[in-house]
Amino acid sequence: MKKNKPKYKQIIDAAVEVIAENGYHASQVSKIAKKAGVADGTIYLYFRNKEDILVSLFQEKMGNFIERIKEDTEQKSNADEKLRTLIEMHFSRLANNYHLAVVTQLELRQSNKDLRQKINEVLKGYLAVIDEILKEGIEEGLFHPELNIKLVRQMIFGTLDEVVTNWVMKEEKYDLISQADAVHYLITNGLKK
Amino acid sequence: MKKNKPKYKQIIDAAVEVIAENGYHASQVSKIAKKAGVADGTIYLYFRNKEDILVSLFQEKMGNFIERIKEDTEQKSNADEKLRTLIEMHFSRLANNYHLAVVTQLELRQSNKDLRQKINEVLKGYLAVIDEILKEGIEEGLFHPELNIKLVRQMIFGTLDEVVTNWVMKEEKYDLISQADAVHYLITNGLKK
Amino acid sequence: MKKNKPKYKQIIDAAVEVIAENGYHASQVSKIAKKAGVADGTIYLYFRNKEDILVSLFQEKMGNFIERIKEDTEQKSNADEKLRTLIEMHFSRLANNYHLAVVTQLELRQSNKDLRQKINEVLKGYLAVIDEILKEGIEEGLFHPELNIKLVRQMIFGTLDEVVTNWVMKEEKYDLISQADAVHYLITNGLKK
Amino acid sequence: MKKNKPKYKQIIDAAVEVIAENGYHASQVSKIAKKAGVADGTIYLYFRNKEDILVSLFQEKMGNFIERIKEDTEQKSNADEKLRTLIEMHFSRLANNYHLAVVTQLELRQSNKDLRQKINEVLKGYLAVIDEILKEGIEEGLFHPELNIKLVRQMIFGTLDEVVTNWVMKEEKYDLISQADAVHYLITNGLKK
DNA sequence: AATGAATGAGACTTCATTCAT
DNA sequence: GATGAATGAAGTCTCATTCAT
Repeated sequence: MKKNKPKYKQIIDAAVEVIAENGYHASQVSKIAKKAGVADGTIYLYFRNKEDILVSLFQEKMGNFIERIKEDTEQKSNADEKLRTLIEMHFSRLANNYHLAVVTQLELRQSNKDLRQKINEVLKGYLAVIDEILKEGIEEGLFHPELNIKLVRQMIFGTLDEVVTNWVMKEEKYDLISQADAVHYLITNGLKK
Repeated sequence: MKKNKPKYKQIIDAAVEVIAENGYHASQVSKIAKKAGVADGTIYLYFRNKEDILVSLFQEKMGNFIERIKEDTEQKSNADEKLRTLIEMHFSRLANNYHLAVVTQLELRQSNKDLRQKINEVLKGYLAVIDEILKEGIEEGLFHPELNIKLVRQMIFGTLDEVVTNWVMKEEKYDLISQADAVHYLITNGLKK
Repeated sequence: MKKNKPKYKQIIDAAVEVIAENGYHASQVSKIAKKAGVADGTIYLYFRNKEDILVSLFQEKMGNFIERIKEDTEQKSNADEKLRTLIEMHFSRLANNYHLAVVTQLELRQSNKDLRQKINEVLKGYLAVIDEILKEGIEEGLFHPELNIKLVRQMIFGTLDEVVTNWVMKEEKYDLISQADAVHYLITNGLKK
Repeated sequence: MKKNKPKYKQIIDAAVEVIAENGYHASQVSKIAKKAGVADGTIYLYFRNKEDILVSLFQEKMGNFIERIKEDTEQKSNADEKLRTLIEMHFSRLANNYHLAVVTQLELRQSNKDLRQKINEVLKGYLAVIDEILKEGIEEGLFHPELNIKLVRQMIFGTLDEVVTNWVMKEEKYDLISQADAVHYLITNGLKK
C-alpha cells in the first residue's frame, strides 16, 4: 500500500509547506519534489498527477481529522456538548497547523472545478457528522424541532469556515481557539437578547 | 471617464457571461473580447490587464448593490427588520442573476491572492453595513449587548455565503429567496428550542 | 486563407530543413520556429500542433507534385510513355530536392500511426494516377490484359520507393534520374531474357 | 552464451507481442519485462539497452529465416524456380506470423536512423541471396544479360516489401501467399503484353 | 542472477500583452 | 480610437537506465 510508505507522507507534507509558502499557482511539482527530498519522477510513483497530490493531501489531512471529530463527539453526552466539541476541534486543528490552514482556507480554493468536486466529496463526511449532531439535538429536545437540517448545517459550516478564513488572513494575530465558546453561543442562541 | 463609455460595460458583461459559461480558467481575454464584440487590443484601452477586468467586474456589480442595500435597510425601522432586508436582498440579488452568482460564488474564488485581496476591499463596504446594523440592534436593545461584532458579522456573512454557494452548486434546483426567513430566524434565535 | 500567407510556407520550408538536418526526433518546434524566423507561438497561429506541421508539409509538397504528374502524364500519347514520365518525374522531383527526399523517405516514416495514416491519404491520390495509367495501358493493348491492377501498382510504387530510399541512404553518391530508363524497362519487361 | 538462455528468447518473444499489440512508441521496457515475466532490471542482464532488444529481435527472427531461404532456394534447379521459392517463403513467413509482420513492416520502421542502419545490416544477408539468384539467372541465360543487379534487387525487395505492407495494413483480409505466383510473373515478365 | 524503486532530462503548447497600422 | 498578428516565458510528465539489496 503506497499510502503507508514513508515517501507518500513526505511528499504530502512537502506539498503543504510549499503551497503555504509560495501559493497555489507558484507551487510547481519540481518545488514539491525538492522540498520532499526526492526526484521529480518519484512523485509520479506515488501520485497519478499533480491534482492527485492535492486531493490526497486533503483526504489524508482531513480524512483522519473527521474520524477524530466523530470519535470525540460521540463520547459527549448530549448534542450541545457535541457541537461545542466539534467547534473547538475545528478551530484547534487549524490553529495548531497554520500552514495547513493557509492551504485549506486560501490556496486550495484556487483549484479548478474538478479538484473542488473531489474536495467536496471528502467534506461530505464532515457535513454528515454535523447533520447527525443536529438530528440528535432535536430528538433530545435541545434544538428546535422544526430546524431545516440542511440549512443549519450550512450556517454552521459557513460560520466556522468564515471565522477560520478571517483568522488566517489576519495572519495569526489573535487566538482562534478562544473564540470557540462565543461561536458556540452564537450558533445556539442567535443574536437576540 | 472610461467607466461611462459603452464598451466598458460591454466588456464587463461579456466577462460575466464568458466566465459563467466556461469557468474561470478557460476564460481567455480573447474570448471575452469576442463576446464583447471588440478586438483583443481594445480591452487594454479600458482595462490595465486581465485582473483589472475582474476587479472592475466585482466593483461594478457589487458596488452599486451595496449602495442599494444600504439605502433599503436604512428605511427599515429597526435592526431586526434591517437584517431581514439585507438577507432577502442578498439572496434575491444572486437568485435573479444566476450567471453573476456562478461567477462570484465559484469562479472568482479561483483567482490568486492578489485579486482576492482586492475583492475583499469591495466587500469591506458590505461588511460595514452589517456592522452598522449590529451596533444599532444592540443600542435598540434587540440584540445581545455583549456580542462580539466582528465575530457575528463573520457568522452572518459566512452563513449567507455558504447558503448561496450551496444553491449555486445545486444548479438552481430549489428556491433560494424563500429561504431568507428561515435563515433570518436561525441567525437571530440560534438552534435552541 | 492561412495557406497563402507567407509565414505558412516559411514555416513548412523551415521544417523540411530542420528535419533533414537534425532528424525527426531531434526536430523541436522551437528549432523550426527559429529557422523560420518567427516566435514559437507564431507556429500555432498557422498549425494546430506539431503533427499538423508535418501533415501540412506532406500535403503541400506532395499535393501539388501529384497534380503536376497528373497534368504531365496526361499529355503523353500512350500508357507506356505516361509510365515513363511518372517514373522520371518521381525521381527528378526528389533528386532535385535532397532535403525533401530525406524527410519523405527516412524521417517522416518514424512518425506514429496517426500521422502515417494521414500521409497515406495524400498518397492515395498518387496511387490513383498509377492505376489510371495501368487501366489505360490495358485498354490500349500495351499491357497484359489480366494484370492485377492493385498488385502492379504495389510493384511500381514499392520499386520507386525502394530505389529512392537506397539513393538517399547512399547520400547522393550517384545519379538517380539516369536510372529512370532502366527502372522503366524492368517494370515493363521484367527480368526475362 | 546469453543467446541460448531461456530468458533471452522469452524477452524477445515478449517484445514482438508487446510491440504488435501496443505499437512501437507505447512499448516501454517495463511492459516488455512484465510480459516476459521478469523484472525491469533483468532485461539489462541480457541486452545492452532498449535498442539492443529490437536489433536482436530482428537478428533472431530474420537471421535464421534468411538461412532457411538460402538452403531452400539452393535446392531448386534454376534461378527462376529459386526466385519463385524466395517470394513464396517471404510471403508465407510473414503471413504465418502476423504479429511479427506488424512489427517488421510497420512498427520497427518508426525507429530512428541508428536502429534502422543496424536492421539494414541484417537485411544485407537477404539482399545477397537475391543478388546471387540474379547472377545465376543471367549465367543460365534465363535473365537478361545486361540487368543492373543492384537495381533489380531493389525492385524485387521493394515490391515484396510493399505487397506485404499493404497486406498487413488491410489486416489479413485476403490471402497473401496466393499472390506469390502473380508477383513472380510480374517480376519476371513485366507489364507488357 | 534477479529485483524494482528511484532517478532526472527534455519539449509542446497556451495566452496575456504589445504595437505597427 | 480600434485592430489583431505576433510574441515568448514557463511547467507537467514519461520512461530508459541504474544500483543497492
